[in-house]
Amino acid sequence: MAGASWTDDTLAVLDRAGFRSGSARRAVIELLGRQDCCVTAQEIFDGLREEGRAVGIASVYRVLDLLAEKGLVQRIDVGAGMARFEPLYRSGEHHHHLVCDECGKVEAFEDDELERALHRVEGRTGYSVEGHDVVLRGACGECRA
Amino acid sequence: MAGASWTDDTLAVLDRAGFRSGSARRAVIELLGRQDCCVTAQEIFDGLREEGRAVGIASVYRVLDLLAEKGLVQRIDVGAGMARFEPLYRSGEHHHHLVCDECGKVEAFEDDELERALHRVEGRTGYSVEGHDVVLRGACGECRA
DNA sequence: ATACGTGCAAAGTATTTGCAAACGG
DNA sequence: CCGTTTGCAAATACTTTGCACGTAT
Repeated sequence: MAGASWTDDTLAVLDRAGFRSGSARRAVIELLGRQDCCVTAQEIFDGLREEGRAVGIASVYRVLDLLAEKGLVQRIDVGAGMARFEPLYRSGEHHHHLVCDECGKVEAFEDDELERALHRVEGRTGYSVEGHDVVLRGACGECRA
Repeated sequence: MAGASWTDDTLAVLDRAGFRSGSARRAVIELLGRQDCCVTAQEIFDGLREEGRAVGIASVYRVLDLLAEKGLVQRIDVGAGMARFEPLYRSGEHHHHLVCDECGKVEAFEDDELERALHRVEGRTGYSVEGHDVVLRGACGECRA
């Protein structure tokens, strides 16, 4: 599974960069590697606690901060007042997000044509663009009713 | 100018919806109507203070909240830990944002092809999509050097 | 042994809310 | 007048930081 390779890759990158391996960091990275979509710091904290691998919330934030700085996770803001994070795959594959304004649900979607359009725009900006986020907001199938 | 019409339109919409016209709300709406791009609540607060039309920060947030709920402003998150707001024009014209990770500068850009790609994706989501945000992140011309 | 990693509690931000006074219709 | 709007200060929510202790190398 892709998650396992991201986990291993991430641990290897940090090891090579001279970081020691502590239990909190390892637990957060392993949990992140099992996610299909973005999660909040609180969800990681709660998830680890349920597994009996409790770590301090400060460590969760510290690990996320480190991973974001190394380009290993992407910080995503869907406008709910709290940041979300997800693994960033080196293969370049990635998705965008669909947020339900009513129930707060967040889902992922992919679209090659959208990626191409984004890529074309990025070339004309005068910026050295490192990444992009797209968020579609609306009412999900259930909340429309 | 487009700003003036947004201001008038906004005041008229609220009036029709039965809201009374107080000085704080009017000041915030007038300042927003003069913006070219997104601003933070703090920038609105400071801007009004400089003009000698000081309003409480709580009122700024209350007005922004009301306008966002009525679909008159768009809340934008460029990932700096604070929300940004800009007028939402009924004509449908709108732009997206380019953020410099180094200096924090935020600029606007438009692209019809991107809009078309977004529109096409929106049709396939199963959501009733009400809006979208696109944020490109990178280093601006000056910070690249 | 030594420096890095971790947890707790305290501090910091951005934003929201309670409440009494000011104000518009 | 009466109910909305406003400003202040207190409360909240999320995130960051300081510091003492634990742990990997």
